[in-house]
Amino acid sequence: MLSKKCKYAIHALVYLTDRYQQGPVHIQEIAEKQRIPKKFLEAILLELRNAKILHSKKGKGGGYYLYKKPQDVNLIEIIRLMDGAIAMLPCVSLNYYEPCEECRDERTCGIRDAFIGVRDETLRILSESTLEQIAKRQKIIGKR
Amino acid sequence: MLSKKCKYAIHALVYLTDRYQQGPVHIQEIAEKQRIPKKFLEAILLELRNAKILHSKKGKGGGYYLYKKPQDVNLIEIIRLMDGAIAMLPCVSLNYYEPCEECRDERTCGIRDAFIGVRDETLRILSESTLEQIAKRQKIIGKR
DNA sequence: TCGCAGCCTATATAATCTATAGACTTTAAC
DNA sequence: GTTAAAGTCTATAGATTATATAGGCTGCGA
Repeated sequence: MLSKKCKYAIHALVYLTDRYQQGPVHIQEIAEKQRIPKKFLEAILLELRNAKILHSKKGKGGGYYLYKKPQDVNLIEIIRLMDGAIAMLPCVSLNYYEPCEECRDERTCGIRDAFIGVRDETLRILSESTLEQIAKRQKIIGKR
Repeated sequence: MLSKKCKYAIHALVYLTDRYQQGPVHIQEIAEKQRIPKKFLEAILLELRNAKILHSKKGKGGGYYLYKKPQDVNLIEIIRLMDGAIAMLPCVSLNYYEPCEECRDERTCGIRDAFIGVRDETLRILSESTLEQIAKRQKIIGKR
C-alpha cells in the first residue's frame, strides 16, 4: 500500500500540473483544495523541490510550481521518492536492494522469480503513467 | 514490501511442501531450519491452519502438515492472509476495498487506472506461482 | 523595514509490526 | 492414569514507522 504521504504528493503534483506555467501556487491553497494537512504538505513539497521536480518562490506572491515537464514525471519517480522501493522483496529491488535475511542463499531461493516478474510489470505500467496523462484523464472524465 | 510475517509464512510453507504427505513436522524444527522466532512462527502457523491450508496434530509426535495440495496454494492466497490487500491503493483493491479519503470523487480520479493495471498484473503473476512450483524450482537450482 | 510565505529542525502522537510470556488443552507412551 | 510432548490461546512488551504539529529562521517583494 502507498503511504498517505505518497498519495498526498501525487494529488499535489496533479494539482500543480493543472497550473503548469501559470506562476507559483501557495501551500495553503493546495492544502485546502486537496484537503491535506498544511504542515505535512509543506514537508512533502520540500522533498519534491529538493528532488528538482518542483521549484519554489519565497516571499509575497510566492509558492510552488512544477519545474519538470508534466510528461517527464511519472509515478515511479514519485513513489520511489516518497515510499522507497517498488519491489515487494528487498532482494529483488533495483534501487533499494538488500539481501533477504531469511534466505540462506539467494541463488537457491525459489521465491524471487515471481517477485522479479511483478517488479518488472509494475515498473513498466507506472513509468508509463505521467502527470500529464493523469491530469488529462481527470479532465476528460470530469467532462462526461 | 511484504512483512516479515508473510515471508516467514512462505518459507514455512515451502518447507512443509518438501515434506508433503510425510506426517506432521513440529514447529521447533521449522523454526530452527528456517531461522524463524518460534513463538512468532506459532502464531503464523495457527493462522494458516485456521485458513485450512495446514492441518495440525496435537500431543507427542504432533506438528503441522500441508492440508491443501501444493499445486493449489499460490502466493496471492498467502499474501492476502498475512498482509491483506495486494493493491497499492485501497480504492482499487478487490478483497479489501475502501474508498480513498483523498479523492473527492472516484469517477473523476485519474490516478486509479494505472494502479488497476498493476493490481491485475500482480494477481496474474502471483496466482501462477504455487508452492509446488516454488519447491520444485528450489530443488532444481540446488542441484546445479 | 514590514510582513508574507517558504525553509528547517525538533518533537508529539498514533498505528503497526515484531516478538515474547505463560497458562491451558490435547495426545501418545509408558 | 500419570507424565511429558506439542499445539492453542490471550495478553502484552518493545521497536519501528507513519502521520501530524510547533515554532523559529530566512529570503523576497512592496
